[in-house]
Amino acid sequence: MEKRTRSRKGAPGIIEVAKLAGVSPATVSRFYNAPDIVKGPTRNRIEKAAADLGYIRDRMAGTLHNGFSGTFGLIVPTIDNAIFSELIEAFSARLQERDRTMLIAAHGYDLAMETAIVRSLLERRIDGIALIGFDHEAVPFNMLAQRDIPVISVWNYHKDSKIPCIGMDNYKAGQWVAQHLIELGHTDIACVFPDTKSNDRARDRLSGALDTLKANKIKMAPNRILTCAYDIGAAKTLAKSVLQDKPPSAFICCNDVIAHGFIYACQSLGINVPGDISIIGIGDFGGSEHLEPALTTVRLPAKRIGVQAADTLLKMSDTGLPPKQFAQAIDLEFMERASTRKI
Amino acid sequence: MEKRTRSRKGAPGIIEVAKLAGVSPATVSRFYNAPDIVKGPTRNRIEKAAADLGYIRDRMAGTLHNGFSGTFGLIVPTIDNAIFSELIEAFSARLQERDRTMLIAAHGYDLAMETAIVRSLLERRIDGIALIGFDHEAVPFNMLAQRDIPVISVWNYHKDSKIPCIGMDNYKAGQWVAQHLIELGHTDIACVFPDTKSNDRARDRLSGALDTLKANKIKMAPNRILTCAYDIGAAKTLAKSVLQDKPPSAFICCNDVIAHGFIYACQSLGINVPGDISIIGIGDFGGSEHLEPALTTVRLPAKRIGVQAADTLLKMSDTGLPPKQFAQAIDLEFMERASTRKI
DNA sequence: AATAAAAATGCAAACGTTTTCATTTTACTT
DNA sequence: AAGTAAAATGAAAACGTTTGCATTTTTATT
Repeated sequence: MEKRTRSRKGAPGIIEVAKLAGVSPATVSRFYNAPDIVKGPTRNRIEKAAADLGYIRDRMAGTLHNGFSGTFGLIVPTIDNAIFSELIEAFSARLQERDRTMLIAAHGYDLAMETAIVRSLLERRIDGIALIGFDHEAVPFNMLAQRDIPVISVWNYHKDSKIPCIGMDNYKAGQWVAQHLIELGHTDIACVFPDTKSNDRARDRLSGALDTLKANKIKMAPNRILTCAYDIGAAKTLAKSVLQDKPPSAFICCNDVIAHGFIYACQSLGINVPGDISIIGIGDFGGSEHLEPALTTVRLPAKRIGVQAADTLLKMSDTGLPPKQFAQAIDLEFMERASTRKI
Repeated sequence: MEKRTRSRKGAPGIIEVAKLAGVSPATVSRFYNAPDIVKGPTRNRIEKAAADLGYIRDRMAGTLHNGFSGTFGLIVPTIDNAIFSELIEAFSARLQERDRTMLIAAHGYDLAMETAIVRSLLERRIDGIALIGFDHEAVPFNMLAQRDIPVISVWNYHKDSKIPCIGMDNYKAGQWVAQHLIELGHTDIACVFPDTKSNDRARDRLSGALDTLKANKIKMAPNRILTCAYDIGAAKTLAKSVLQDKPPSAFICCNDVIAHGFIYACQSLGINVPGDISIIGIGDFGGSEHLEPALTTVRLPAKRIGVQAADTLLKMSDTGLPPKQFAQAIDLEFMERASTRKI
């Protein structure tokens, strides 16, 4: 494949607009970047010229000059999954409102891939970037720091995070779900979690749950900690096998996706939820509320996080300063619904 | 807020790399763009210099010169919804493999907003763009044509589409679901569809279903065509009210999201599916297979479409030519499962 | 060993803006 | 009406690459 070079073809540039409007290119540029500085008739002439010509400014050319692209990056473990889609949409919509755009990519829970993606985004000159959680390689941070590009961690919250973060307290979410089951009188409880190796959110939830259980003197056999990917099918399959043989009275699912799978499995086996088994999730994804039985879970305010992440990054980029509130906690909400009950 | 200008700070440019490697900037540039043209020792010196300096190329500067940004746009109605997430992920992943990135935005089924987004992406210099379906304003196409930017329509398929398209035959999907219910002996059937005003996919499905019903002499009272947004909660609420009063024996749901809502509603009311009511969807989204009862639906190969869309756009951008196969149909697959039964 | 052809490299002019600095125009004082 | 301050505009030099053309180096040929 030989190299093509795109000719500008029919697309007019700022110079054509300036010529037609009878002003200098500088003035046209100002018309866009500092609208209030160009006055009355000049203003109108430019507006008309641009419209007549169908001019669309080339922000890249500007970027080259002043270093700001108006594009922000968001790197998530996965797009195709209820988990982050609300976050993505909110983040994107907020940027759109502020006349910026979003570059997004998924790394599939592979941190080396994440590093590669950061690099690739940097090549495209982003004004800031949001990463999920705290588990990352060191390299991307060096690259970002050298270029003074704002980074924030999103989705998880730690009081003394090293980088600005906006998220919820996943440890607390874990405590809550465990606490809830304990209060309902459950003593034989199983936990279903994904591999927590490079997933601090899951790890924190699990710690929260386990610590709470231990604090309440609830003993757990090692085989009561199950590993399961965030996948309905996998969860359903796992559940079916676990439910065959002396199942616990309650399951703590690391997130709603797993919980959905477990509920479907119960329905499939004719096990009554919450009659025979209680199931609790974390996330409150779309649909959890409408499931039958409606899922007891912890609501993670993904929209709020998305909006706040965008705003924070925008401000960091504008001021060049870290946010005044370094670690921002977004409140969780416990959603007691129909999938758990007193024993 | 006063203007900031980002100083390049610690970030080295191609010139620094060249200096350190003892070659000209042109050679460094070639090292990246035509790796095979720069040889042995030179090659190694550049590689080392770049690594030592932590050099990251600035693709924007290059774009300015040759017109290619390596970024492609994807505009969808909504991100936060099972419908398009698989497509988005596949499209993005494919571009990533080819060292490109994706700019994505959602217009919320608002075509004027879509036009604004296209403009905004154009300002960022994309190499190509994919839009969902065939319902669009004329403006974006003019802007794209003037600049000779490849566009494709994705998700829907029409034999003689005016622009290159990759998608499935939604009309056929509509026929299939209707046909299936007819074969099972249903005669009182309701359709649950979103507003089809600016949604050609839904419109085509509805036409397919209605035409098939009519061709089989099945009469439908006007109140058997229900309107419902793609939202589980809305669908469940609607279903609950409809199911109270002489419900039909089967529901055709425009997509699986609506079907999920209907199934939950039935469970909630103690109505047996498929015993009392048959429910069929379109989409085969994640989870439909695992629902209880598993949802009978039509699989839309979102992943295949995403990959093929990326490949097609890439080729169009590389060659400057329309794809040899102008309209690409992706086969549907009928998934007969447990939510429908013979009457 | 000399010559021709091919391969690798360097030079410098783009690419389309933004922005500093200088200049012109306008608005305000008295 | 003159003078001054403020506002609007223009000229030209960046921004960090890529690439056509020219030059140098290497390789192949005789």
